[in-house]
Amino acid sequence: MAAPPGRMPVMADVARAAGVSHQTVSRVLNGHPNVRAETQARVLAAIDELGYRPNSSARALVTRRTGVIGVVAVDTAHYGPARTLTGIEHAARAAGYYLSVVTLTEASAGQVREAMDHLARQSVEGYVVIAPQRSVLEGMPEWAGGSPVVAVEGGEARELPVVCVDQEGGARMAVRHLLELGHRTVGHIAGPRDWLEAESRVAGWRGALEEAGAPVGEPLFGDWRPRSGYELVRSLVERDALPTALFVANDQMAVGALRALAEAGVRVPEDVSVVGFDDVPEAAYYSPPLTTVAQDFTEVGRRGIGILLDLLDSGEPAAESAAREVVPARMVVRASCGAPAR
Amino acid sequence: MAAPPGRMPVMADVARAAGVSHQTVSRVLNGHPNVRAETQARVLAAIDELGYRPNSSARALVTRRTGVIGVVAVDTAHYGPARTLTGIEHAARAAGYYLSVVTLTEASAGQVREAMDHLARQSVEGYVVIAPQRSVLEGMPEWAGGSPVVAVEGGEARELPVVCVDQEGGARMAVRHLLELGHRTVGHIAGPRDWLEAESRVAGWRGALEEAGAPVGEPLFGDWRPRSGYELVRSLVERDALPTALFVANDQMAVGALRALAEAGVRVPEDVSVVGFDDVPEAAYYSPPLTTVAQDFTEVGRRGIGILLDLLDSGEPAAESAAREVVPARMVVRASCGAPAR
DNA sequence: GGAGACATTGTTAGCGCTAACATTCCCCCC
DNA sequence: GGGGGGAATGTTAGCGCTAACAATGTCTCC
Repeated sequence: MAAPPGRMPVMADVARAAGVSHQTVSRVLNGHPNVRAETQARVLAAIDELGYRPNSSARALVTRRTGVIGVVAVDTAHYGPARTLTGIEHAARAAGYYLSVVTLTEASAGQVREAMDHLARQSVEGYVVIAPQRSVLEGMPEWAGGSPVVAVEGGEARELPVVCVDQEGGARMAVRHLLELGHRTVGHIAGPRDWLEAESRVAGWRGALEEAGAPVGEPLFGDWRPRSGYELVRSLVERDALPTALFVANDQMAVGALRALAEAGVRVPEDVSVVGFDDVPEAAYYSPPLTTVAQDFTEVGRRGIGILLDLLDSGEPAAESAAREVVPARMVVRASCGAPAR
Repeated sequence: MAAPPGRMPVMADVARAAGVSHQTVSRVLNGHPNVRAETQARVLAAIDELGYRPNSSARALVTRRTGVIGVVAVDTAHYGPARTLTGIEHAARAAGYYLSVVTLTEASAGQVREAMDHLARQSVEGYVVIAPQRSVLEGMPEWAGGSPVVAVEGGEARELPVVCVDQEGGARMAVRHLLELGHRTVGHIAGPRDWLEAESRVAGWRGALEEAGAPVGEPLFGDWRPRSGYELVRSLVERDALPTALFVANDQMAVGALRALAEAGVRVPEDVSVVGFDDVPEAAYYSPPLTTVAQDFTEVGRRGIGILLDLLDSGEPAAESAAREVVPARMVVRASCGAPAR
């Protein structure tokens, strides 16, 4: 009746302790109807007493469901992906799923493929890929081997269900805000070329300018890091090509931009207005506090899991449905923008 | 010989295709010696042709090893934990392990316990806990149910193997740096009271001051967020209690502090010197660029997995060994510090 | 040429669980 | 009072894999 010698208790031990068959224990564990309340209580007491834990491998073997979702995350050291991961994790856990995470140092197709391979060996039931690069999304459905895949922050990939923030809308809001303040046009420090988010932000910037009949210059492409924002703005200053307003594709590059402007003796917002993107927690405390576009990363993660679970439940073989959910962006106005000098 | 109808191929299908027994297939898969090269080639060809993948649940059921490591992470949205997670993930994957991650919104004992429970249901082989709070570490070994646990960034927990950055040493370096510049003493904006890292940084700060015979004031306790740095420094300014040098326990609060100083018309570094902690990527581009203490989070993650794998290999039942590894911190000098005004 | 050693392969028996079917028991109603 | 029906439980047969042992074949050396 006590704990068995040495080894962990198994279902049969519980059954013996409770004086029932192992199948009845299984029924209690899985919440089947047609178990007498008194029997159930006895089984639960035995489980508790022995400290029994069901063996997940044995269950997975027979049910053919591991309850594990694979997550491929590009660079969780950045604010956005890290928050998205948190959203995904909470939603998955709330639904009773486990999360197996692979992080990539570099968003190459090869690394993504290898990551998905790794996850496949663990028999994940589906994938969530935080993969904001075009090149990464292309081979995706094929690598998943028929399991459902949801891309998160993946722009408008056609073959895949996708959840993303309305990057283009957010960029439009930012640029409109600057135009409304009276700026003749707005320069753009963009993210890297291959990134879908960067592309959408460029499109929003361009769209808002064209809509207003404002001149559209060439965007400058950075790499998301503060250093590139710094260097690109420095080059603008040196070429004497600084516009009165700058839309920078993320807050990190915006910090670099602010720094370059400060070093050049350019005042923000008196001489140049700056808008960022992301609304990192520090943004309110930069010098000056940064006007930016906030994204609800947690919501993005939650919806990604929502779509994936729907796909798993419906037994949809792959990306047939191609759901696409767009989470709105939100403008956060702070002190880094003003009317242009006369 | 072709793929079996409908279902995924299993080992027996491969065996049939290759004209061997399923056991020989198993031997090839597990790299056993004593398989003829020609046989191995035939098996591999069959595996490839059928697109066979071993079933991880079946293997785990018989080997009693899932190959999964559970990670409990507190707030991966912060820079440090996110980077540490990346380090852990890479090290684990390189060793052939899978990572199951749970993130907590709040570092309460209850949440940690629940997280470890969740992971236990998945039969993880061991745990890595990124848990920098004292309260969280106390019940840990018990919750792990005999599986090995390694605490990462967990200060000097006694009952647990631990990997951490030399917080105290880092803090000492920061304070010494300021004293060497000629400051009579150094004020401290600390992290939350319950956090071990915060405690160690306070200890380092206090130690360096006492060593130099400098007066030791009361540290002010923030919550790691920019806002608290801002408000605490504002309160110092209002009480006219601003020292000539400030050691702020993390870069985020330091940004808030810089902002408060700027608003009060206090120049950095001319009037007040500031040192942060973490060396976030933006630190070099703050106004002014922030002198800070860098931590090698990736290395911390790697060593955490290293210890855990040793524990798993040695079959050590629990935290008997109580290894403790300390990763040195590194001072990064930028423009936010200078000699005090006469 | 035969004994022994060793390399190579096959056979069998579970790992701990759930699904499917079988059995028992009890109650109700004609 | 017997038969039908459903609730409650038990029995059996795998899920796909590896470990242990058994059975070959092959080589060496005296």
